[in-house]
Amino acid sequence: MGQAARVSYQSVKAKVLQSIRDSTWAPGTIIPGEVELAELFGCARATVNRAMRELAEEGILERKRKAGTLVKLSPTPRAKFDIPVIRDEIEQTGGVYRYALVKRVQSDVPSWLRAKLAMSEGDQALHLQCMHYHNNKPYQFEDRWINLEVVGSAAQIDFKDVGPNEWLLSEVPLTNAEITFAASRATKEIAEFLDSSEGDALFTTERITWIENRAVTFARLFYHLGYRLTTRI
Amino acid sequence: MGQAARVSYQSVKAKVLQSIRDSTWAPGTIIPGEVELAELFGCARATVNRAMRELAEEGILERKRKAGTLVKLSPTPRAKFDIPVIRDEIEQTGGVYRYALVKRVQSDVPSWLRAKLAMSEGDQALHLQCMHYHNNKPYQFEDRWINLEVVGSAAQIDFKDVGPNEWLLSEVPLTNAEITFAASRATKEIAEFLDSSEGDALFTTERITWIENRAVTFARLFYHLGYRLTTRI
DNA sequence: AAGTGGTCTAGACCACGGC
DNA sequence: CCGTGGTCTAGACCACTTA
Repeated sequence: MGQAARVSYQSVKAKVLQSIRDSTWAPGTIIPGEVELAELFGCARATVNRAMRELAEEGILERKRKAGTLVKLSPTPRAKFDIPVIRDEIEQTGGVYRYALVKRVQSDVPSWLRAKLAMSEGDQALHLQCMHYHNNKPYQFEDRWINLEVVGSAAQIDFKDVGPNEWLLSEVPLTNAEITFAASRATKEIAEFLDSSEGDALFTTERITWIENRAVTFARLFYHLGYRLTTRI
Repeated sequence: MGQAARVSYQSVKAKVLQSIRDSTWAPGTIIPGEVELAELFGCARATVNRAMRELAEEGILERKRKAGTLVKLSPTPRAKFDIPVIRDEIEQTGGVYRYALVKRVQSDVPSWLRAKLAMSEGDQALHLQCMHYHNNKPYQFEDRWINLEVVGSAAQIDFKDVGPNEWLLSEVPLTNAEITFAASRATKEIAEFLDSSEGDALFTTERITWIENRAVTFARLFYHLGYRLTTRI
């Protein structure tokens, strides 16, 4: 056939977005079904399907079987953040990364952590504190607990040269995680490590990592004063 | 045919993940091509393709034409946050939402904002300050500027009943945005609005919204003390 | 019960990018 | 050059949901 430049799912997405913008399909509208759209755009249903599936994933559309596809009333911005390994984050900007171990203590798991990680009384945990530097300026203070009942091999590592996050990544790949963003005031100790002042507002993240329903580690990361996390959507 | 329960892309994903977990395909490994995998799993190439495409999107794999598909060395956790309209965020948890306008002033755009939003000298802007309450407790203080050169109709709205974010969503749908997360210390004024103390560490987000390369609005959102943003990946 | 999205297949052509 | 992923098609069956 003449092969009139086959219709791509990208162009279908664009056309649908355009129709929403120019109010052909206002928010709340139920738009035509896939078969009809395929005919309208002159492409296969699979092509329409991929376009619509992605738009739904992006929070623009809402799809239900039988009911059809509708334009969301308040399209939910969906921010995506890549949470890179800190070494990569620094080296990708051309900076020099340096790591230092501050503290390393093995002990019974404290009760507050026992609850958080679903551990049992008497279970062993490894408590680490580390500093990460960017061009020799303080970048992040890391306060981490590792569940030795799950990754007992950590007890044999001194963590003097390699950070616990990097080590864990290679040891226990493909974990699930719960990430929390918050703000906290610098304690005197943390302020000293971060060349900051006691009481400064620090951007803070917490992360609990699981492998198949077993908690691997809990980390609190305190960023240097003025750190900002930015993304485009 | 016997229809031996067709192989789903979900199961292909699961099998690939399993092979990574048990080190059949260690990080850094180049895994077999799509045709070979399709044969291995007993399904069509399109099925393998969808599975692999999603795994790549999730940051587990890295794909390149000709080179093939490899298991990432440090799988990048990719956190996704839904940034809902604040009313929805509160009402979905069963809370009662209340909005109040604090300030509304139209003026020339200040120079710091002119640079940020790529506006011109003498352009008009609308400066709004608002409070959002959850069960009548302070939830968020909003400090927003609207570019009247782009959405001039905002000049006619009093924003006494409907918040600027909700109004903008209906007026200018499908915008792009740049979102920033940070921590900041409460000023005396903001602390009073949020029932907090001067100097408290507040979780803060900033957002610049664009429509086709024209800045629509800039907002700084200060959350009440103790607010945390959490997600699972 | 029936309509709509969800998915799978088999085959084809395309385009990027190592070699 | 040519292998690998990227995409499109036409057709089919399935499964969830609402009427």
